[in-house]
Amino acid sequence: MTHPTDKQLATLGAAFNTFTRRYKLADALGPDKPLNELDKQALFYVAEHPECGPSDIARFLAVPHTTISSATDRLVKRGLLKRTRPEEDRRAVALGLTDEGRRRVDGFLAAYRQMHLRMLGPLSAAERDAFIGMMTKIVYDEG
Amino acid sequence: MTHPTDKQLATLGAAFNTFTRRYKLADALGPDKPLNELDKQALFYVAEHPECGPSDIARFLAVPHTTISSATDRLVKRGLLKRTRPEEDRRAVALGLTDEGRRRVDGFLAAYRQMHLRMLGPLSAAERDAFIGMMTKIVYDEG
DNA sequence: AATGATATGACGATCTTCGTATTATTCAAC
DNA sequence: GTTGAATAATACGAAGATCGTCATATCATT
Repeated sequence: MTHPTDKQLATLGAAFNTFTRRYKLADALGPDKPLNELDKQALFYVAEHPECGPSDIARFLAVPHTTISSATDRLVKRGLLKRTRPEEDRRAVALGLTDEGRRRVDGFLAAYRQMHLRMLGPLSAAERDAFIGMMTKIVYDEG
Repeated sequence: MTHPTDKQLATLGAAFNTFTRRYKLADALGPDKPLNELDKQALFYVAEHPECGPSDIARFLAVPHTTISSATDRLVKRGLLKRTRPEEDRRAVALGLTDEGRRRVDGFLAAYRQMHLRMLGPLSAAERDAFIGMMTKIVYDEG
């Protein structure tokens, strides 16, 4: 397989640079006060892994568990998460979304959807399929 | 123009989700202690805009100028940036990289290059061109 | 000169991260 | 079944980051 050229790499780098600045979720819309990045990530993880524990989040996000402890604490205090002690292991904590938490996650998802729509806007229908296919290939490649 | 399907949006969302977690620059390699995200961005901005002032950075990164003041202060203290008072406007400050700062930026650039190489790895030569083209189209689209 | 605008920094309140130490519970081995 | 190591989570505090208010120096205009 031939290697990418320096020019290709440079172009890609410049594009990503602008990309990450441009397509970033502007939180702080709506009445709720914004969540910091870690808290948002943690909230999403719980949404996708109900009944998970703090250590699962810490492992997944690769941050110290004490940091996640603080994060879940904030989320519980803000009424977005709830803790329960599962009977089968009373050391653990099972996290779950509250109704408010669910509402918040749904809001984020809608915002992401909008962002992705805007992103695909400049591409033709054929290009969209190709783009999504390549992103998938890049992300789920082993290596 | 037809709209993207829900399925397309969902696939793209899932891919980006993993993408941002996977392709993130692991700082803290090498002997130097890691820079936080803002400081890194500021350092890069100065690298690309020599003689710029703190307010330019603040405007570009869309953060309060006092935050940038703290950031440049840290960078100067660490010996990565230097301040000079331009004669033509003695209120202002002109920022520039020190040799150490240049070294640091070059290190980051090399790391980014590696990351982009890895990213393009799973794509064929034709796909690479197409991918970079679409990224460019997405990023530099007016809208 | 006087006024207003501009560039920056000082200071402090508040929040975040994360290392150390603590508590509660489970599990393994004897 | 008791003891001891391992595991899940949190309390606490130090260090650092963000950002608002205020102060200072320097233009630019009249």
